Amino acid sequence: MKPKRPSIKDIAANLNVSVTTVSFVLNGKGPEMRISEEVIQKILNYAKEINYTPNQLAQSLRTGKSNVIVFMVEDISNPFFARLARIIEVTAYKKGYKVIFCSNENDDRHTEELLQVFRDQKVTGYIIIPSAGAKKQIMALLEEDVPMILFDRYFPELETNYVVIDNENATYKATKHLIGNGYRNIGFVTIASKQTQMMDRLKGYSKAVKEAKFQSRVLELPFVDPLVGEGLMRNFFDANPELDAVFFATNYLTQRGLLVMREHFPGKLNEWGIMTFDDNEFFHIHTPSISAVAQPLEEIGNKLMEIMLELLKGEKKTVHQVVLKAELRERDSSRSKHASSI
Amino acid sequence: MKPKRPSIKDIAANLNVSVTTVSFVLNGKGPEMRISEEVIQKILNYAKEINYTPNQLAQSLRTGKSNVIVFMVEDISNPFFARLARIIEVTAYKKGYKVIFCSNENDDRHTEELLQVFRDQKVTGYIIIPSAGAKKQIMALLEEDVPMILFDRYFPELETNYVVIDNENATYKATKHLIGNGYRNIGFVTIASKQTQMMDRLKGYSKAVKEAKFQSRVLELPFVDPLVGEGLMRNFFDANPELDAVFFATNYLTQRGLLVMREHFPGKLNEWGIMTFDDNEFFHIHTPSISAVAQPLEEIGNKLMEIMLELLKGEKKTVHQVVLKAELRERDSSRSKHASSI
DNA sequence: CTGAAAGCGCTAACAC
DNA sequence: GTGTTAGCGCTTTCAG
Repeated sequence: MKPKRPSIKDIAANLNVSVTTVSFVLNGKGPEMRISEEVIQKILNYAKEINYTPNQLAQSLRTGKSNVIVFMVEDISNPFFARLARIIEVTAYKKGYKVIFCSNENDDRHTEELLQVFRDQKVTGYIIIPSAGAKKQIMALLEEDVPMILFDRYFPELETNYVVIDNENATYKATKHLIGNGYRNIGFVTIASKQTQMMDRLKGYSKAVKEAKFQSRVLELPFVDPLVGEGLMRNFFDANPELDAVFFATNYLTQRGLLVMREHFPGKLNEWGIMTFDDNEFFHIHTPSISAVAQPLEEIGNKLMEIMLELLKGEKKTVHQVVLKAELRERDSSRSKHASSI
Repeated sequence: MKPKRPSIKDIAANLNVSVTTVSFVLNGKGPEMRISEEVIQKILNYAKEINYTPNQLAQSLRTGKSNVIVFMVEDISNPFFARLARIIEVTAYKKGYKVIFCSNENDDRHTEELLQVFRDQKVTGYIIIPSAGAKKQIMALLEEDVPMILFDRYFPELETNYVVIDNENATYKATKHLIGNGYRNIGFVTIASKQTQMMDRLKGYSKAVKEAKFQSRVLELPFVDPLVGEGLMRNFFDANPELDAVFFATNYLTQRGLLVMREHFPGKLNEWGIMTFDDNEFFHIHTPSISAVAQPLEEIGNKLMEIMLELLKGEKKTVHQVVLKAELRERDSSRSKHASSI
């Protein structure tokens, strides 16, 4: 029933060779160690026959590498991260790595606790969305010299690998697009955060608005209960009756915002220009369909794994800092509604 | 820089006790082994002082348990699974377990490969959405007597733990709801699958339709490329002009279906009754808002972990088979549009 | 070319 | 009450 899985020792015993030989052969060091072709074949065949697989635990304990990659995001249930997770997962498994996902809830303490759990646990590599105040923990990892890539955001003062998108430029362009379509009172709904990606998005918006000599109208939501956020958005819309467009700085804000509009300002849905950062299929089928700045998910995922695999080889020590472009997807919500004003 | 993390041996050396004593104390067996209170405190304090954490790898190698729970779903990027993953994750980490997520793409070979990877890897427990033909692999796991819970679907012939919802009844009620609101030609869009959850949903629909003496109109999509699916849906809608409602059997079908309707039958969006299985926030903000059969995510997640923790304690051998109720969320898309026909 | 043996960090019989 | 010790399965140095 439980035949106990074969170990390297069993192979050695059955084949009348030593475990060393078996180990060498199985690790492909046969030729290097000048083990006879005959023995190599014998071992390989037998291993295949009994369907031998090494005990990774023991292997890890011995080598100090666990073949586990940690993928830490804010919240794995956010579709953006879930989709990315999927891409990472596929590549990683293909290369023999396992992926552990975890959500840090954008909370520093949580980040620290999680890293503490993985720390010295011989986790092989980290792909991390750092929470705002996680600089210290990231520095600690840096010092340990373990493969690590940040993404979505980064710490400009730190020499880390990262993959991000050009948030400022993407937001700038999207705002210009709204302006070009005749909107002049564009509200920007974001979260109060010092993180690079949010700062950059705000910068892009501000720049475009300033250039057009329009007034900047920003709502910075504290990172709180969604319901509170909804109330604040409602107040914001009420307090700024002259708004003719809104730009939501991230997907869950859009989701919340659309809900608020639907319930309290239904007329505005088709009247205002609407733009969102982070795309997904539902924005496409929403009425009106929502124009979006779409992050190149596949590209981000591939790039992350490409860098990770590179780091895992442990060769070169160059720092990889990649900035990808986002794509503006124009849909109904940002079309010109002022035919005369173009 | 890399002070090398302290081992149990270091503690023993520094405190002039043996590793056994340390091991016992650290594992809470101090009292049981009648080790002096004084020594216990000394060890505990020192361990805390140097911030000792056990090397899980070694621990696992020795005990044969890895504290890793595998959570295998069809596709982690499906919001339903991602949300569930989040719930599982929180509970598991709290209890000192790590969670490895993976997607089997609803493919038997993939399921087998993944299980092969985890097999004998001392994975502590499995929470699995089995692909249709994975019965053999599930049986193998059953024989190994390792903690395992299926969910979303199960194999009626197998004595496994599972957590599912009452698909048939939920679909039956939702269909009745449509009928009650005056719809008489209700199409049912599902995927061709012998899996319990899909069969049950179809059953519920058929039962309700039959009782009302209406004609059953079912489209079974092969599990293929989404684009092909869209084409088939379009044909189905074209071929059944008398339809006045559609019931989509799972969330991604709804998503596809709404897209098809939007692009090719925009008038029907507000004319037809629409019902979906699996809710999410976007169905709420869609126009019209989509009525949905919502699975109780929190409850499912909590139940799964509750059972898992029970199994991990390894005490009782009762089989847990839990069937939860789904909730019908009535929204605009299924309201009566035939005021006269009620 | 191959084998013996040490040891990764931990647990748990078994001794004393 | 506490210490000694034999492994868990694997890698790798060192000796032949």
